[in-house]
Amino acid sequence: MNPLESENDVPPEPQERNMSPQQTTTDRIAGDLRRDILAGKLAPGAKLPSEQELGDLYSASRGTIRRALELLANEGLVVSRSGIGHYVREYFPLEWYPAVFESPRTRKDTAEAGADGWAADVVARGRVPEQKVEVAIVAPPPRVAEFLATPSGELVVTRRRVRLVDGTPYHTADSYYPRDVAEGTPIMQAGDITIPGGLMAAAGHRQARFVDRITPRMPTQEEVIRLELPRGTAVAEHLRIGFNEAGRAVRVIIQVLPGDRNVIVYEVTAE
Amino acid sequence: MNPLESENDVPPEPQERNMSPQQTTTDRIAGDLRRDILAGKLAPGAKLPSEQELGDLYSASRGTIRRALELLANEGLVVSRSGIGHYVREYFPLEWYPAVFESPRTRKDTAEAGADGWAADVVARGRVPEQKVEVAIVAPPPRVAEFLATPSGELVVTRRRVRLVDGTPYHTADSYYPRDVAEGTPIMQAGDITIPGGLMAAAGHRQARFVDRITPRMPTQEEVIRLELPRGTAVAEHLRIGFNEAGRAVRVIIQVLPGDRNVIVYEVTAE
DNA sequence: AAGTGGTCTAGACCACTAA
DNA sequence: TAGTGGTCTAGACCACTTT
Repeated sequence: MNPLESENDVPPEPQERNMSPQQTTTDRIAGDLRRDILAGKLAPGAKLPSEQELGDLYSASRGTIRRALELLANEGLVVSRSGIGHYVREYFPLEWYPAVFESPRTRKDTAEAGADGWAADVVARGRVPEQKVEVAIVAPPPRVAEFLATPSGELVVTRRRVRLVDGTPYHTADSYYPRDVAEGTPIMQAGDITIPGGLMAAAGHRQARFVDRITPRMPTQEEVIRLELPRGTAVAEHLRIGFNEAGRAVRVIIQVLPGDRNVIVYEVTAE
Repeated sequence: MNPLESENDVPPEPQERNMSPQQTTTDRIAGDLRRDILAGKLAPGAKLPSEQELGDLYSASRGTIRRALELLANEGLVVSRSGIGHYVREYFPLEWYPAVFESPRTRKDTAEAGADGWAADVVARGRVPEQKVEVAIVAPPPRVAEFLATPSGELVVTRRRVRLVDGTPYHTADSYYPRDVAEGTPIMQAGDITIPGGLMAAAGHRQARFVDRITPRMPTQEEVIRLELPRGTAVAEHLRIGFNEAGRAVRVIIQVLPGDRNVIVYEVTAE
């Protein structure tokens, strides 16, 4: 049985109300495939009919078929492999606890064992974590300058990290420090370093409070490359402003988490 | 001066390494426009050249121009208005404090004033909040059933909400309650109701703890309609599992927040 | 009436993969 | 070598908005 039977074999009636614009051929094809994917009739990883076959099925030109498939790709439902075919997309999200990893309590358990909270958690799941770190002194992005209250023209220290699980990039984490906070401390060290208690403590600042700002958006082209993102992958931008006990913003971290690989988890206990 | 001068006037050299696939005409056009948008040369709200003009500029066919513009639309950088033109997309995000709105402390301040935390916050910003609520008894979505530990076949009570600011939808919030928790309580009331202390308290359950799971993704077609989303709008799915003092999961809330209208903010104080 | 975007077709050439 | 997706062109018709 063909899983692609259209539920509307009749050509769509021209609608007098153009409020809901009449369904196009592209919409109908995408709609049929979408329905079958969401219903599980086309399971994750399954191969879709070729463009040729879909064209015959719907008596549509190749351009139309490709537009329908592109629609689904942008919805994150389909990936295409050049020269091979189109496939139902699979998701492998990993949980990530941004409020927990930095708490002093968890630090005690994991950091002394020679790994940060994230890496320890990945290991606990039987996966292999890896980090690529670059350190540089740069002009801060405008938002960072604002949150750190950087005087205009002044530079900041940045640690740019890509974190990988089993060899595939899972997220980026770029930290920004005022120069007076970072210089002469282990923060300036390149490479994947682990300091018991964390980098902030090593720099003589206790991070007493932080504010997280999370927003979903489409990735920039740079992020698409850095994280090897397929079409239709939304990311969460997770911006953390860390304050020391004097109430000064001493660090901004911007993490970019692709939705196909990450779930952000917060646990909150009522007062 | 034309803001659209290509930075690579020379036709791209055919690259021998196909690792980084050679830049296509579409990429070049999209790249030029993207650069000007991100640099602010094309400001938010600005009108782009028409497809006709771009075609002449780049000596490309209309299909190619449209593909470039579609690329940018899917990145959330451009919106097109039929019969009018293409425009640089504008963003108007509103801050949203999921950990604060439900805390007993804020409840005291705002709920007694006749509004929930979200609505009160919107009013404080001089905007007009509005809620559309439907109540129904339904079969729970699989994930909800899992978190609520609903016996298979059993139904749950759902409150489906759309929250609007100044008339435009800002997010959806669908709550799910086990029937024994909801029935005979104000939870079953349709419409925009406000109970001092919150609905959970009115049902005799103190929400002692909750777990938030946030993940970015592309919206479903239903969400595109419900929230009136333009192309290229990512959403954050914010799932909250609420536990009572006995440790039982008594509510699941699924909120869908479009990234062009929302920033999720958490404030965390170190122990 | 002119301009603009929305949709569709038919045909072409390319690069890559698999039999 | 045949099949598959990736890119591009040229032309057509439509609906809508503005002049």
